[in-house]
Amino acid sequence: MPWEKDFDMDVALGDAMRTFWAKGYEATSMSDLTKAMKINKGSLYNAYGSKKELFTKALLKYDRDAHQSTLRKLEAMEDPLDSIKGLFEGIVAESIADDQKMGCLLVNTALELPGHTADVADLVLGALSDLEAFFVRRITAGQEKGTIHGSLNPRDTAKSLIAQVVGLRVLARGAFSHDGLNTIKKQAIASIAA
Amino acid sequence: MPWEKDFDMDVALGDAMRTFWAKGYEATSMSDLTKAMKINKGSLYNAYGSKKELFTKALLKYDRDAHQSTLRKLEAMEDPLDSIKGLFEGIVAESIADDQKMGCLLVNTALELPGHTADVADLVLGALSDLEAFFVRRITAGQEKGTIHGSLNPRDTAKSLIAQVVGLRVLARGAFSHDGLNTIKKQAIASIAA
DNA sequence: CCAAGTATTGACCGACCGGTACATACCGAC
DNA sequence: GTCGGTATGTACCGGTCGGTCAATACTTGG
Repeated sequence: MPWEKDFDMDVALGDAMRTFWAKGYEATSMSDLTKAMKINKGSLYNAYGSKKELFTKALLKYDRDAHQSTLRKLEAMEDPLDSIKGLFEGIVAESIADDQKMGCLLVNTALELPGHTADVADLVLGALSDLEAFFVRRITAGQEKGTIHGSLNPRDTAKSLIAQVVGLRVLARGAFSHDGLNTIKKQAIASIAA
Repeated sequence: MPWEKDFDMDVALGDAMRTFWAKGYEATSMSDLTKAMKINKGSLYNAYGSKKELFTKALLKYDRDAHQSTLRKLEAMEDPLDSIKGLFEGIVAESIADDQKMGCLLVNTALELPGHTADVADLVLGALSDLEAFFVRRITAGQEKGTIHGSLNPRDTAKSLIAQVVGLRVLARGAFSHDGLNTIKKQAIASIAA
């Protein structure tokens, strides 16, 4: 008896995601969103609820499609050091190619955490703890293989690398030159390579 | 013939600064500002111009009062390593005491750079380059004194430390526990101490 | 004490905000 | 073909946005 939507909810959610990503939550208006998603207001509210709910869904999509899937690919690499190298190289390459200076939606959101609801905060905390666990696993494996310094404390080093990743993504939004970003990457890798 | 303002422009600018700092540029409304500054709309526009101009002035005040003055104090320390230690310790202590999770206005702004005008961007770039120069000077001096690893490249290390400072400030806005922040600090210092 | 000139006040502006209501279009089940 | 139920398009809502303005209050120089 129902009637199928005549737009693809996931595609439109992707459009919303990119809009929030480029402009930030506060600076994005509903009319920005309806324009980007190519649907009308009524459909938007019917399909996704409020602006906040739409944002939460967009962030969740980002977490799955951009964050977690990247970590999974990196984790599949043979040399654990290459996993971590690949992460930093990917971020720098992405940043250089990103002429809109969007950065990373999770990091952008992490900075605005005080202004968001608990479910958004939980999503960000979850993403960060996934990243931390990724680093711990890869550092430990790399130490066993001998390509990562054995003297490092994996948990502490993981936290330090997170800070560097986050810093890199902030600075990539226009504050640092490409050279500067590459330097940060180089230093991060040098600090753990055996 | 004129008439002195009956509020202190710099005090009110401080109120505006703290409001932008806590809530972010976009999320701060003119009525938030008039409330915090305890002046009326007309006076605000008469004294500071537009919202953008007020923000620029507030950011400039932050740069002078919080950023540059801190660097000056730290630079006066005898042991260059203590300067850098002090910087990180100050940030962590500030973050732990900061129950409003305001972070650092310059870093908050750096992440929103694409949405700001060129003069704001220049201010942020200037502040970062001051910080970089501070690190370079202190690292070089510390290497001469022997308290900082002589094998480090001062310029590259400075950029890496900036990334860690920026990451720290982002994560301090609610994403990391106090322990996590302390770990980042500890790792940063350990990475340069001789 | 008056005139010149600035600061303050608060009403007001059009535009846009996020969100809702409702009539209409459309589909599948019977 | 009719009907139940959902999606769509759009007009509309009160509120708030950033910003303006004219009237008024005030201080100081003459």
